[in-house]
Amino acid sequence: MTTSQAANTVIVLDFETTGLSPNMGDRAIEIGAVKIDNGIVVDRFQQLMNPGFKVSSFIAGYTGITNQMLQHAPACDEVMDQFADFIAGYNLVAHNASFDQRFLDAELDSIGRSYDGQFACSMLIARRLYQQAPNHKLGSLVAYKDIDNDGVFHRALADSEMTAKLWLLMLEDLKSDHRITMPEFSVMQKLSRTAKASVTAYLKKQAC
DNA sequence: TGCCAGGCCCTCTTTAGGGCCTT
Repeated sequence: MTTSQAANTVIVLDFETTGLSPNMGDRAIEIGAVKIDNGIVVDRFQQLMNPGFKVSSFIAGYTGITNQMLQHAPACDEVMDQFADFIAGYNLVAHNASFDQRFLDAELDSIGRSYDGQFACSMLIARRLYQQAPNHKLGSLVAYKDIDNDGVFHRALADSEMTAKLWLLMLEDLKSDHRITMPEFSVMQKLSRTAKASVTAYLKKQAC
């Protein structure tokens, strides 16, 4: 992998977990990710993982991932070691990225691995671009933008696939308004970090 | 059995509070 390849490539990822907080003992139970290179999905990663304890009925109902499905899945450490290799050198995207970043950090810390990419958040960008959307949940944005999907939600690969489609659509919408110039990830990362009050001025500056 | 977090962002704000979003 060259530096230019990494600059044009992002990994869109999504975790399914036992709860909301790794600080409260929650663990990842599934990771899904797609690799986008210049607007094309070139690779995928999906793996269930055994957290070492039973998931609640709420999580099983929410995700469809049951304790039976996890019983013979490899341990988190093994899966996350493979995933660290998958994301090495690439920038990262997730919907509500602060959530996925917390679990990625916690799971990689536990095995002494790390990553060198930076995160951008598709939810924060969507809040800027699609202010008329009913809300900015991933499923709502998929419906609002009429994004093709197979009806599967709250599974890691399905959600990462839909987030990837949303990401590419937002890039196209920005390009069609002549609001962005390359490098795309840097612009999107700034949009997902810049306070709303300054976004309008930023976009106008991009359009000039 | 039931509950837990945290970052972003808006507003009836900034010495704060609460909704959104993720599982």
